[in-house]
Amino acid sequence: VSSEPEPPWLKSGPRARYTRDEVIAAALALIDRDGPEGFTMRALAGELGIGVMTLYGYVRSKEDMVAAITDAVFREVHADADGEGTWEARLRAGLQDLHQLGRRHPHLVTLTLSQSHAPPGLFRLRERLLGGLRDAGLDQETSVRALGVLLNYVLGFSAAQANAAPIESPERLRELPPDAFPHLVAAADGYAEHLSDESFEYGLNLLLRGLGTDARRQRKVAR
Amino acid sequence: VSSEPEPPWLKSGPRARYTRDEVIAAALALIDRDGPEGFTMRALAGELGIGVMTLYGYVRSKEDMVAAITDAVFREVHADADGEGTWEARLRAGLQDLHQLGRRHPHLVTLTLSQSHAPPGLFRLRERLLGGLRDAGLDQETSVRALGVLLNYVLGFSAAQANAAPIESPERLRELPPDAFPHLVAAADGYAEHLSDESFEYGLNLLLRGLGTDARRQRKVAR
DNA sequence: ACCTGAACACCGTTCAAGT
DNA sequence: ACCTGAACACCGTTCAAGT
Repeated sequence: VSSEPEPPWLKSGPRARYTRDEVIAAALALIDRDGPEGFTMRALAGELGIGVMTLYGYVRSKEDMVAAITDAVFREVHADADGEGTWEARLRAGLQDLHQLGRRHPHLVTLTLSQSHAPPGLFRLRERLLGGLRDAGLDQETSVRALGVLLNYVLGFSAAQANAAPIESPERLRELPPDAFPHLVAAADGYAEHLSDESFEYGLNLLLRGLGTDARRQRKVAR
Repeated sequence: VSSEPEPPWLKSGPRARYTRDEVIAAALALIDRDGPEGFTMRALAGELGIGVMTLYGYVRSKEDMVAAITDAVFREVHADADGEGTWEARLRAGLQDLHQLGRRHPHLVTLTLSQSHAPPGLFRLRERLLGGLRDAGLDQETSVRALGVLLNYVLGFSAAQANAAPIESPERLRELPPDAFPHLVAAADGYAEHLSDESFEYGLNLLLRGLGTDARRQRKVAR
């Protein structure tokens, strides 16, 4: 209505503005670099060259930010390639992808496991896995259970790998009294293997093999 | 040498003194009741009726205290009963015990998974599990891998159960677009099952069954 | 010797002010 | 409109003082 001069801040020039995605990406980089204890609203603001409170224009709270980060990461999981391969190959591919994601962002897995809300970014993977299980011939209840088993196995193993102390294994095990801990002492040298990627694969194979057996059995009954 | 009068504070009467174990027990109770975010040095001191700084007479740091708590809890795991039962029954008993412990102290599992040093309290269980796997006939490398698989499965599943949002499942799943998420929408009603104790048992059965098969195979080769 | 308040260096976040 | 410093209510922990 009035032709008052516009307030001067409307043409305030190119401030350091970011998109929400850029802020989330910077936050993820900070977590990857400095870990959970280094991930601070103040540190992130410093990294971006903005005031701390500016972050609250992109995000309601720190908890909200962590949720956004985990969601963004899990959305990366390669969950397509629907038709090709056996159901077992498809399940394995999806779960290996999730595991690799955990290895690439180890600190994030830890944060995820202490969150109460499962990230929606995992829904695509969940759908795909559930589809694979149903295709295999498992009934719905068994499929849902198997889905929980598989996801929790992968996330649990990834979390354990993420937080494994670098040194840990041989020294402490060899100091144990050999008569009370004969097997651990004997296995001390190769004990770090229990958190290796090969161990992860071994467990995954056990699970998939067992699911295959159950699926065959259920198909026979249904026939 | 000298018979000076003793300083008065030597007979200062019954102050509120605790043993280290009592402090640890109180800390565990606080975590169980109020969760990780309620577990504060100040809160614990208040609960015990002592000054905050008095806690640092029992413990070097809060991290040290958390380590002591998890260690005390995991030491509870029923890891004896060596000889009796098949190797499979013994493995199952030990792992179910660990799972139950996680269910009883859900907040603690979360804290444990974000610790870098595996609690020494788990050594007894590790020894027992490793012994069971060797008895089954698995070679040492496979046994170590299987140990990692089993422990990480149990801890991972327990952590997931501990942090599962109370409501979560059916509503959010039913809101998904049915053409992109047909299986999840169809399974919405029973979806909470994926974190049930029955799912845990199912996964445990899959793993133990697979280990049994591998053990039989390795025994045959060794013969 | 054992306990502890004050103080310090951090947090996340509210609130009002700056442009 | 968008940004932000000051301030608040918390942390864990150091340090010196209390008995």
